[in-house]
Amino acid sequence: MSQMSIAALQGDQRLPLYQRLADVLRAEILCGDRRPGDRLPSENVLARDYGIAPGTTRKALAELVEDGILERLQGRGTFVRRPSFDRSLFRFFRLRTKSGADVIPDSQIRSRTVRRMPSEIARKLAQPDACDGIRMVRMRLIDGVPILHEEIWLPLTPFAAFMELDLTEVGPLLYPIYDTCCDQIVARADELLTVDQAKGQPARLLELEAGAPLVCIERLACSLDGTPIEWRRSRGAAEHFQYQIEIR
Amino acid sequence: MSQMSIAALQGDQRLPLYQRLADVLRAEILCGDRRPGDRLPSENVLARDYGIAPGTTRKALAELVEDGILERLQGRGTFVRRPSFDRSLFRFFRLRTKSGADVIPDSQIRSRTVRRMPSEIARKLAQPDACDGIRMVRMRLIDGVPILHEEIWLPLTPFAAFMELDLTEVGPLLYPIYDTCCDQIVARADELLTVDQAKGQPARLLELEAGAPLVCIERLACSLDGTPIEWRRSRGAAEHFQYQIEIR
DNA sequence: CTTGTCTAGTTCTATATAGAACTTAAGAAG
DNA sequence: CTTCTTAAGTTCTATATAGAACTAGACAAG
Repeated sequence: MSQMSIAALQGDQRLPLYQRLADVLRAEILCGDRRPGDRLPSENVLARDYGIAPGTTRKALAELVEDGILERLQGRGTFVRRPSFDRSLFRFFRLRTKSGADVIPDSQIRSRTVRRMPSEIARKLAQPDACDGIRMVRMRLIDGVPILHEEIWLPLTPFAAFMELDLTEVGPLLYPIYDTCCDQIVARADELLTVDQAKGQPARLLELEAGAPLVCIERLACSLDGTPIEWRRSRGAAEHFQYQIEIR
Repeated sequence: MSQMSIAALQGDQRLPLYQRLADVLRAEILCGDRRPGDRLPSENVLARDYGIAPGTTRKALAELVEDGILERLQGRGTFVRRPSFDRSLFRFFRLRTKSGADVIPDSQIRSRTVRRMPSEIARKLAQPDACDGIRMVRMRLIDGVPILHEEIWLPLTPFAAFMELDLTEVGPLLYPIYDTCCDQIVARADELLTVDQAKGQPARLLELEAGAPLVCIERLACSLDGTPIEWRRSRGAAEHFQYQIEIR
């Protein structure tokens, strides 16, 4: 009756069982089959379903917890983790004047257009050359003072729905909106920090003289499966910023 | 005969066994009782010695591997990990012109003196106010071109032997020397990156005009047990640098 | 309505055991 | 001397099992 089918674990037979199970579950999560917040079957149920020992399923789940894509709560269950990420990106930024208060700056989207993507940005977003994309210019302010000038590019393919959005309803955090509106979850990012000189539109909007030192942070944000999702370049007056990090 | 004594696991009895064993082993490593490269007893021997099951020792060891202070090699044994760290600090730095080649710049120590420590630095090194310390000024060059100006402070207490060292024998990496000469191992560091303007000695040694944008990186390096060991401030022409990092 | 008790379900800890996979060194065979 | 075999010791995988610790909900008592 309830015997159903024992799902034989696919994949390279040379790999250990727990590894193959972890791969299966990871794939189910990455492809969106299991969504953040979903609850997984208990370790005993998984063991029964796949015909392996409970200790083996336990080891597979532990690996995914270590990866940060699962969360286990004693007595409650095992859940797909919701990557709360926008916060952690601001972990490194600090305003020099303020003490380490976790302030997320206000946001003003100045423009949102579809236009030809510069080839270098298209390349980084893994898009074909000379294709269109969504471009935004956004200012970030604290107490009304412009702090950051951001240029943001999104590929059209998963983000078409973003163009329909009412911008007045967009808060200071974009990544939750990518999730709800376009089903895209930002899981990690690469940042590259350089120092530039102010000029052109950024200098004007930041109310800086041309030639003033400018911190420039290029970020490439990627989804859970590593696909590049968003490219952005943030610039701000150098004297306002510090970038803090722990190395080990 | 070889029964010897079963070492009862100390510590908070409410904590699980594997946790207490992990704490014991971690403490033995942090206090220098077990040195990097040392081999630990096998999981079966540990189990016998502490009177617990092999699976429990295994879980304790796994935690320390996760921490990065142990390394296990199948068929060989379990070893205290040697923190190869100087390399990883340069992981983030890249010269803008060169491609991502892993070049460690040459080193020229310009001065090494014992003098009164500035109070702010003494505070960060957890030293009493108005005490003496070792101060070094070091230039770092690539192809003979000065790239970085470094000011380095060491507390006298563990680093007295460093003053006896022949500077001509000091290579580009200081941390291995701290280890061999003063028994101090750098395990982690906090870095704070800001942008400054060139002036004074750094500007002169870097051959920059006053007011040129300068990247300034303050680093506080700590030993395995978290004690601050070294403070340094590195400055370099902003246009030469980029700082790369992955966030997740 | 509030409080306490019980129960089923979950993860966590701990034990015991067997064999696979790998490393190293010693010794045999050529 | 070189190469192969063997053996001991190690970590790694996998199974099986029992109970502790915790959660959430149902139900009873007050």
